[in-house]
Amino acid sequence: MSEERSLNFLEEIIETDIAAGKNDGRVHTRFPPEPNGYLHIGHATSICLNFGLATKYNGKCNLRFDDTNPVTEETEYVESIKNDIKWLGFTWDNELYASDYFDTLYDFAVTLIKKGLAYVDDSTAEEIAATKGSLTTPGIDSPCRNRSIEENLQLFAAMRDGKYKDGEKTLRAKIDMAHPNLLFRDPLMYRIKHEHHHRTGDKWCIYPMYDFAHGQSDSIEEITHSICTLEFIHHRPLYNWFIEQLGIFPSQQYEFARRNLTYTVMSKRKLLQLVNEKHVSGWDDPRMPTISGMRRRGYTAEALRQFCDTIGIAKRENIVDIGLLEFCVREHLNKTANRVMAVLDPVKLVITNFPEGKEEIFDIENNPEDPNGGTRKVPFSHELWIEREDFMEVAPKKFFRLAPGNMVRLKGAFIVKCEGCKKDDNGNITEVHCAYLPESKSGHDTSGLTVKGTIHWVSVASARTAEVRMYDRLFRVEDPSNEDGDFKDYINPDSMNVLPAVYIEPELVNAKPGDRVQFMRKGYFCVDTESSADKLIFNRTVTLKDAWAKESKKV
RNA sequence: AGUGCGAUGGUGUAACGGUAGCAUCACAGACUCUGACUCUGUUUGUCUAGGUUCGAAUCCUAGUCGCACUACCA
Repeated sequence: MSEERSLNFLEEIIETDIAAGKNDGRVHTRFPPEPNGYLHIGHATSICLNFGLATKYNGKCNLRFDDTNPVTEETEYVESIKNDIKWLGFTWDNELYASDYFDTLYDFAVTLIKKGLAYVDDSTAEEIAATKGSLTTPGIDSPCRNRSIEENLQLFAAMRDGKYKDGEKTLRAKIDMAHPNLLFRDPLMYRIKHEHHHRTGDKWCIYPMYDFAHGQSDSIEEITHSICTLEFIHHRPLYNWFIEQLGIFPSQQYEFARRNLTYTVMSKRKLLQLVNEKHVSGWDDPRMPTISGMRRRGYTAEALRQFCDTIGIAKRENIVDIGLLEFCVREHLNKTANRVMAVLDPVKLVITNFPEGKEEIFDIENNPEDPNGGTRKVPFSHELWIEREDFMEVAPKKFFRLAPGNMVRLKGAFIVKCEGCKKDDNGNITEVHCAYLPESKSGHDTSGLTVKGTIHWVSVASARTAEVRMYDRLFRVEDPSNEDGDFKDYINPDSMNVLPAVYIEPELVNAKPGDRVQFMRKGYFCVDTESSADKLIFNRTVTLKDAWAKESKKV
């Protein structure tokens, strides 16, 4: 196998480990989401990494829900997460939950108490915070720190048995209140929460902290390479400490830098705010950077995977240009989406020399990028809708579209020559008039003419209508979290522009939710999940690159 | 301030002591029945200062800058 592409730092580590025979050459990863929100594009990186590494090295990848906090976690999120992973194209080897290990974790805690390495503390949350010390000053020992093992055992059992109220007691590891790593200053292992858990119900009223569950969960599953984001780097020595004191399987953690995207926010807290405060319609609003939002918008799983692969993985801070994601989306859709014609901002085009009442049907190619894409029937008649922007009464030199005296090709039909236009009393153009050249018929062109421009059109008589939602970036600044004030102040007021009645080809009436098409010269669009036969709704996935838009802005 | 991590074109990522490459973006041109796609070309980069070496993005030293960590969240 030739390595034309260089390895990322995780692949290098894994290949070194395999070569050294570590873990008998076994590779086992895991994707460990907390079910307290929907997955976003940042998670996609982690998913592609963990599942991708397992596949590449003939290993396994578990899906494990880190569900140690019953107050924020819900089954709805579990289902959405599983759905998104499957849609992205990955299959987990085992579906597991940290809550599966609550009994084992309890026993682990007892083991540490017996070793004199954990104690029950009566301190309040405020007292614990106050005695924590600071980055430069050591903390202060809790008065409960030197309770006897017997007393700790008894108190911990009483905690489990519901003898205490929330917050009344905690179980803490007995490490070092002066440790430079703040996480070692007697970290909390268990807290009391009289809460119903989405899986264990009311069995427990004490729940392990993430730090006392995550590392051991990896260990229990014999995960060989525990991949996580950079902010957990300080936790690694603590996980290793627990693993060592417990004498259990030594999973190794490796950290990478989370991916940030321009013109959006990624933290679950902020996304939840957007949802709760109705700035968007929900977690799957097409403007959201969630997997479900992007799916609804029309992004493909292939494009997302390609994007994750393209941006790679490293340990440095980053903010990826969203244009790169859009490129990956266009690249895939260009190959796969059928072309159709839709007129978003219509003006009537009258073909003066084409008989009224006559209809001619053209077979037009569905996708020039796909030789097996087939054709579709498109009716042509005396009156057509075209884009208002495709006609100019007074046009600049480089305008290749309709202007008096200019010729253009009507896509898949005839070349027409513009004769002028009609206006209403206010000077608004109401009709554009053209004559068609019968000998220029598409596929049978004997006119010998070549024209610079080709425009799209829809026959007035047979046009159908659809609602089209034109989406743009959710924020108007590159890094909303890094601006002064609230990030919501930077929401783009034009992030969604609804066109209630766009003219579309009759062929499109059969489009089903999830179908993706290219509206020729306008962009890629996806049939929305709310769409129905009575009311078709399209979401704009992404625009096409538009060289004319740039050109026309020049002087 | 303590600890840890990091610094390569506008953005993302390679180069593991030996020609700073790839993708995107931008720009120019070719092609085009989508001003799309495709193709060709061009501009732009090793945080700073020393040192080691025939040779340094890479190794060493010092500094600068950025990020993370002081939740009974994960």
